[in-house]
Amino acid sequence: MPSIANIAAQALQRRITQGEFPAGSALPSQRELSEQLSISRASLREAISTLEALGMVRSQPGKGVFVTAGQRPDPARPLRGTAAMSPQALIEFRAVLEPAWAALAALRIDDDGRQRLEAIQHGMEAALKHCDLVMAADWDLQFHLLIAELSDNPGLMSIASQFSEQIGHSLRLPFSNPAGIWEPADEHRLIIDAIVSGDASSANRAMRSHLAAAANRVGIDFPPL
Amino acid sequence: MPSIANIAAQALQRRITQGEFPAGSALPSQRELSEQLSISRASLREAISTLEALGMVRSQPGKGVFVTAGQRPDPARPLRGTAAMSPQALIEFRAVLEPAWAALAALRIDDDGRQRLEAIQHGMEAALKHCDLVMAADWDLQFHLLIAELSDNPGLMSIASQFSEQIGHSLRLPFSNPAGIWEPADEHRLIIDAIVSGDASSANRAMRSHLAAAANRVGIDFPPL
DNA sequence: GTGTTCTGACTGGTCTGACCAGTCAGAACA
DNA sequence: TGTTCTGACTGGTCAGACCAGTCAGAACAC
Repeated sequence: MPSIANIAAQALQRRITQGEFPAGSALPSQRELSEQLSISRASLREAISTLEALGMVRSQPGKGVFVTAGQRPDPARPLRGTAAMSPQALIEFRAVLEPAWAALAALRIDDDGRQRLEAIQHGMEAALKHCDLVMAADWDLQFHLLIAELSDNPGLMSIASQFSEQIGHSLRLPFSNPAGIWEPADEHRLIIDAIVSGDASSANRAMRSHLAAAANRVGIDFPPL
Repeated sequence: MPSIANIAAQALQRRITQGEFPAGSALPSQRELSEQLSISRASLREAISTLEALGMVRSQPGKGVFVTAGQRPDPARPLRGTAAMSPQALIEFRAVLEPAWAALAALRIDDDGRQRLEAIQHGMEAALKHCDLVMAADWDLQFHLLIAELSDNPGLMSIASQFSEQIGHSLRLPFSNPAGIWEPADEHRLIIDAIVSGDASSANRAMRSHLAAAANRVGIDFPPL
């Protein structure tokens, strides 16, 4: 059973990370917070000691308790700077994350995951046979997001869903050579084969090759990482 | 002027890291410690809250306050406040992102960036000289966040600030071997040298080595990516 | 002599109320 | 108009009381 001070610390931490108290702002006074939370000021002070040790707040005698934690972006507003992400920055961003998603997915693949990858690949191929590029792009995005999901890492998964819109946009960039509309699906097949066989380094390389080829198709330099 | 509670926390922290209280042992009772330190039990409890948040001790009602520094954290159990990410998942997450930050920072380093890296390193070294592990952990986090900033990629930068809380937590995990408190700063030096000289692949490797060593220090397996 | 139950003295946790020291907006004053 | 003072805030510290958990050893039953 966690202590009252720990429960209070977690409650305040949630409120801070959910944006109720942006970085730089002062928390309500200790006396006010202890009333709000129906706990004593001594217990509240223990909670604040915890938050201070975690680097989330800083107390200043006579002034207040100020939030120092990094600001969580406003959900209604695009991420700071991401609205301004150039295609170059986005491909660079993907080059950092997606090979790692693929490698982790390969390490953790199970039968259910294999089936889902195959189903998406079949969907994408069917859409291409019908020359339905919009539907193919949807399957394309599902493919990348599924790989993030199969990485089974909460932080990486949350980034994937957070940036799914931008990734989706980058998948829709016009091809420099429209004749190559099957290339992405062919490259996906190689990625799936590596993931399904559990080969992390092959999955990493296949994803990097795919992203490099995608960058080349839209005339963007691929980052030398 | 640090508070009495912070001074007490630092005094106890020093005694723990210097081996006076080995992992698993109980500290003297709160009533006894408050007498020894000539402070109230309320102030002592605030100090203990700080140590608990840093993962150095664990209180158990009716039994005592036990030293956990140097013990291997349970990788399946989440850090306090980061319910979604286990220490294992977090180090994996960082293993994906931070080498890339370092590599991009190396490609884009300028004189201002070089100065800021040096200033943070000096700050961290000064804190270690004073045995101030809380302050050193703050500088440690600033180091990692600055590298993300110097990567100059909006998506990666937003991830850094978004996960700064979790990264900060992982920097505060107790060391399996408390004697090695200078190792992170030494490893940071190698990373800075690689970034400052503009060598992307050296910066990538130096950061990976640092993260592997950090994982090893807290008894967590480093992901084979 | 052995097993069970109880109890007192510890432990940590929480609270109340009092008071100290720092801060600052606005009143009072020159 | 500029300076000083003050009251009402803020956080920091303390003492003391009491609650709930733990457990070694005493008391008791067989």
